[in-house]
Amino acid sequence: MSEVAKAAGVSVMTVSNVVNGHRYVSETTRDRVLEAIDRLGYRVNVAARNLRSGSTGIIGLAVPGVDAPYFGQLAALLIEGATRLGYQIVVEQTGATRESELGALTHSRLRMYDGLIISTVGLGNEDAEQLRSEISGFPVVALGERLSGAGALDHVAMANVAGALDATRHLVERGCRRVAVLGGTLGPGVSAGSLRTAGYRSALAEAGLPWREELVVEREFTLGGGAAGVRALVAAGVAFDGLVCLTDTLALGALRALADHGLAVPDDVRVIGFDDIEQAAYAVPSLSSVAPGHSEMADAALRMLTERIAGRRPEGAFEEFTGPHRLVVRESTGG
Amino acid sequence: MSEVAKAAGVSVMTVSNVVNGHRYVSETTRDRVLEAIDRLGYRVNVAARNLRSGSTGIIGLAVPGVDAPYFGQLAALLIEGATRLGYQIVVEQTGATRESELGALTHSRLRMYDGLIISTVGLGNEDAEQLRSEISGFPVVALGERLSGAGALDHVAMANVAGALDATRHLVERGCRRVAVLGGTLGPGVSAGSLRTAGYRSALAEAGLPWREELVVEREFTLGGGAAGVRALVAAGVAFDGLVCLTDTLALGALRALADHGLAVPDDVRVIGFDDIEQAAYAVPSLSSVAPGHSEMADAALRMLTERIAGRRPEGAFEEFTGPHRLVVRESTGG
DNA sequence: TTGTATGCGTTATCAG
DNA sequence: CTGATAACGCATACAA
Repeated sequence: MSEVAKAAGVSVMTVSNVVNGHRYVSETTRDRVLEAIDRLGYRVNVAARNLRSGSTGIIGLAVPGVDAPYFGQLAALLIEGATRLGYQIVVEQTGATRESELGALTHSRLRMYDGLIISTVGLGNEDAEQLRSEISGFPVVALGERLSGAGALDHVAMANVAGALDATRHLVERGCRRVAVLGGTLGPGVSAGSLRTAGYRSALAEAGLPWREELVVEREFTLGGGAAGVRALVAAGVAFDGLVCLTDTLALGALRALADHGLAVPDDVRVIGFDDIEQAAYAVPSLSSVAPGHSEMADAALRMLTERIAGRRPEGAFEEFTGPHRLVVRESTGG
Repeated sequence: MSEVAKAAGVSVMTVSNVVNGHRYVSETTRDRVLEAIDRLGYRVNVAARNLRSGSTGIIGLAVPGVDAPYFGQLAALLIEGATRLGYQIVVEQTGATRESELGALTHSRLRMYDGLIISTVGLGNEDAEQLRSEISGFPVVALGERLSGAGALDHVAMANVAGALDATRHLVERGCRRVAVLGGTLGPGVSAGSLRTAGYRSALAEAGLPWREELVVEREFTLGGGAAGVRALVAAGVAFDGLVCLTDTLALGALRALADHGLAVPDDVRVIGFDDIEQAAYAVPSLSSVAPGHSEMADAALRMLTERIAGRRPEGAFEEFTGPHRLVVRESTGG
């Protein structure tokens, strides 16, 4: 910068003013400086600017992995939105382990992100105390269910209970009487799995159908998990005519395994997923799903985070947002 | 840091030495400093360190979008590898336009990444001149085909021609005589599409089958593109008994449309994709594909980039790597 | 409208 | 083994 200043016959301060588009720079000076900048190929040194300003313009995004379609699509929305807001996004993959999620949290401050959006799977509200101390004033938005904010974080959620309830109710309305839940959980705790399982359970109760443990298949939210879940159900000789899959990925795996077992969808078994990832519409049969308002969630997360970064939100007050959900009916539940 | 130094009764330099694990610090001093660091909750300021060191530890990754499974899975591998190497990755989404790809290139130096991995779609070798000036010494690795390096970039490629040739040959061996290519291109130029089309063409020639323009369906590499391509083929009354899809995403869209038209896979039409994304194995029918050695490509790209960042490669000499490919046969081509 | 002085937090250098 | 000093490149406050 000093070289530019010398070349243009001005002070470094004037160069700085030109670079940052400040007022009070005469046309002629500006032109002279710009010409020099151009000629010398000068670029601002972001590290120095960061040091000076105390901010980096970088938001961290911690997710299990961008290879999972759900997170890939979410990350795409967040990156796009962040770019529009003048931020960049560093993606950290946690692999869904509690340790690395905590690591990301710590890391986020070490690395000097301006803020962090974290979608936890391993880390839950039981870790709230540790989180609070780990974060202490640092802008963090929790995305998803495991961290429900617990009054210490801004939180973007989706309509897990209502969505799963709608999905299950939809199957029941189509005549299913033995509806299994793939990815469901019997355990306690707050997670996407347990909340959606609760929604499933409510729908059964509402319809006067019994809750049967044998219809709850606990699996990881992966293609392999979905396929294995169906195989297990069949192997155990459990009869079912409906399948609520807690994610679309799980559902796509299930469709595959159902085909392997010669079970027709939707004739023998009606299947519905959750997330409405793009692939759902192109599956064979196309997959009914619950669309959780991805873009609204991404927008909300970015808004909350940038407001907090800007200090526009009071330290103690935390916001909660739940995406609007919508049932999307396709072939897998009979169109 | 100065506060820590004061608290520990040493100089900032000693604190720095402790933080960076330098030798020549006595046990007792180290312990005292660490204790103070802990007590005061001190964290190194990365911006200052960056300013001092002239590097940021950040690698830019420019891809069309991480919502496309192929790029999502690639990004996941790169992020994981980069993390292992002590780098972080900022993801820039270009949306596959030439302008934003150029923008990413410019941006990469403005933002002070240590290097950039770029997978271009719009930008091609015809832009080589502009690229050269844009980059000029900055560490960049081109991933994919459009930028073949042109002797000015390190380049990680995949076996496009050989892979497509193997895929097409496989269909022919299974008895297909009218093999269409979905996503193929008639135009000139170097791109994944044109290279794979060339491979397809070679295989036809090798088998003594005629090259027919009507069997070349030019489409975007999306689910929608795949479905639309098949619809167009059927609508035009073009007979085909084999379908080489230039990406798996295209193939999954095609499978969907084939089902819509009542065409059985593999009985009426055999289908093969390219990329071997995870979903291929779980499609109904499961999708044969060409696995292009994703992880080897990711490793190679990171190795090349980090070596160049470290200045371990001569300025003028550029490296070329082609991933090992492998045909993966599944149901869609008859198992 | 432009320039001067100063400090952001680190670390390399070199003296002690 | 430890410490004083300078410098990385920029932008704020203030003076001219």
